[in-house]
Amino acid sequence: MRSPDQLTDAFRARGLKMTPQRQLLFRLLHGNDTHPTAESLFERASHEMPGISLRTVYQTMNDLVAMGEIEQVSVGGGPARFDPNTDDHHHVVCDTCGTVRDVYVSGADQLAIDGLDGFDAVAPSIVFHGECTQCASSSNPPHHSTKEN
Amino acid sequence: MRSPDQLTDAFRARGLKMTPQRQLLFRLLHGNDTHPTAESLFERASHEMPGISLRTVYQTMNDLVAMGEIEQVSVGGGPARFDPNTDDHHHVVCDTCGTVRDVYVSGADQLAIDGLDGFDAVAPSIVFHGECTQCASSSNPPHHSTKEN
DNA sequence: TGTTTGTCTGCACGAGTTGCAGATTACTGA
DNA sequence: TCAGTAATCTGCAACTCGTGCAGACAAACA
Repeated sequence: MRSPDQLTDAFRARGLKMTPQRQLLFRLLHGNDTHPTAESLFERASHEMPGISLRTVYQTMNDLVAMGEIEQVSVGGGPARFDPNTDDHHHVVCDTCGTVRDVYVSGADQLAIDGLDGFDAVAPSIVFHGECTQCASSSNPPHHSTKEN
Repeated sequence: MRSPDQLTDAFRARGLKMTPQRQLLFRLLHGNDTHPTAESLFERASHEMPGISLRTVYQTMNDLVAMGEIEQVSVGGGPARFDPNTDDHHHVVCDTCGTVRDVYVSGADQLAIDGLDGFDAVAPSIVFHGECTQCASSSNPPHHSTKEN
């Protein structure tokens, strides 16, 4: 994702207006590697700007996704997550607490794949499912806290 | 997934009862490679057994997933899909019509992966996103029909 | 500063799924 | 075969996540 200033220009170039709500969300996303949900962004945004609407968060995320500035990540169930990292990368998920982290995979284009006949323009999206060491080390059943932004 | 008869035994062995609803759903799933949703199974089931409840379909799918007899597939958004194929495999999705097909990938264990530190027992789940040739060949915008069971 | 047009908010709604309670039915043992 | 027990089914309400809509509001621009 580009910097908040660059995004401001990009929005204006598209005929979109710049608002304090959008500026705030740009800042909350920039350099954010926690793969936040709309809800968690809304909580952090509400802290700085009481009264901001969850609807606005969804709206702005949709705009950013449409512009290719962020990616929407689905890791199977639960709310969508947003990722300002638009590099070619993949994700690992802790199935216990929900933490998502970026993963870089090389050699994926050399996989031997059987079953893609009849499909065009195919891009793989890889999600590694496991348990983070924090959850693994806590013997008591973890409280399924979402370790996100 | 095992045969309906074997599943009947497996359910009884767990203290679960065998009902006509479950038998029907076992039959609808057996050998079914269309990755049906609960809703689509419900429709087909209703045809043979009017009055069956969607709630029962969800319940039975959850039981089968918990027993490891079928897998729940998430391809990003939309309703969950159920896959009686429990082989080590992955999926390709047509992002236009929603069709899901099984894909077999070899060499996935030889990928160079950076970012898995701090995670245990990690298993990759690969979803290939693309467009099926049927959708690609129809120039008119396709009607987003769910080509499922 | 006024006008235009996009944006924000709040609410209702929709899809997908689960919780719950009461009626029903499968199993078990006599 | 029959009654008792416990699981199951059904219908509905509720819940989560996300979107549509309308009116108030605010950014951009002349």
